[in-house]
Amino acid sequence: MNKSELKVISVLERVGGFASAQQLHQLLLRSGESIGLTSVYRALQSLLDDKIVDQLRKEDGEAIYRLCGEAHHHHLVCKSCGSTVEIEGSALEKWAKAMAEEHGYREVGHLAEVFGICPSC
Amino acid sequence: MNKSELKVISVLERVGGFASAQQLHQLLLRSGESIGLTSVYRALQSLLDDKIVDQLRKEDGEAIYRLCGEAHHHHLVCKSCGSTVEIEGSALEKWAKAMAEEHGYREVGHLAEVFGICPSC
DNA sequence: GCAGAAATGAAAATGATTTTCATTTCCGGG
DNA sequence: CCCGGAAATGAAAATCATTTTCATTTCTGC
Repeated sequence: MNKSELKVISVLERVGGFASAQQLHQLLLRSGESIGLTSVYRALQSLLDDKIVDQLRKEDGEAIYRLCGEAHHHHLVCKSCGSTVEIEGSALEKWAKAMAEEHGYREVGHLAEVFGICPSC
Repeated sequence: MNKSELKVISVLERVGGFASAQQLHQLLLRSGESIGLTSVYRALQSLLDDKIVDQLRKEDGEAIYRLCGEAHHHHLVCKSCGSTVEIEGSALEKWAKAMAEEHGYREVGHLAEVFGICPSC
């Protein structure tokens, strides 16, 4: 575990949900850390191999990451400024469970994020 | 519906499952059709807008497509064998829309996948 | 047959991600 | 401390799918 990985983990903790490599890099720079984009990618790849982060793809194919084992919740993410709001997901939980049961799936989990443009953008 | 779209539909029918834009282009060329890669992408984009094809992302972020005349839906993915089942998502759509509206978000989209282990695994 | 619209595709641009490579930092043994 | 090699770092170049640009060709309705 090297410096870059620690920095990436700490910013992921701060974010508390999904973020792309580029977003994480920006956030690190903005909070005063000195780190190259290359190192962010390398750290994410390594954390992925170690099963410390989860990777998903947005609809446009960009990869987004989050810490494994984050408390389960969902976000409403602004496509423009990146601000996030935690949202209530019990309806979603029920839906996911119902769909899985209907098809005989076991050990069910799910991932969901809602994207949009926030009122201030 | 133009020529390129017809060609792309016909090769998708032949394939009978998922294929990437690059693969579809190669297949069309190999089967004697004359078509540019640009047109394959354009046709796929247009078919996607018309909900005639369904787009997914491989783990490396490359887009793959297949014919699918159904409405917007989500997938139930087997964590073990990777097989996917399309699931009905109207409950999810409603949830996403409600959450976004509640917070004043515009131009809403969402991302959702349900994971589990399928009956045959 | 003809003008304007739509379609086409080659080449350039884009944007995320990866690779290369030279430099810097770390670390253990002398 | 000091030295040398190993690991880490990051800037710049390379990669690769996808999109855009733009000039050319094909349709269409009149």
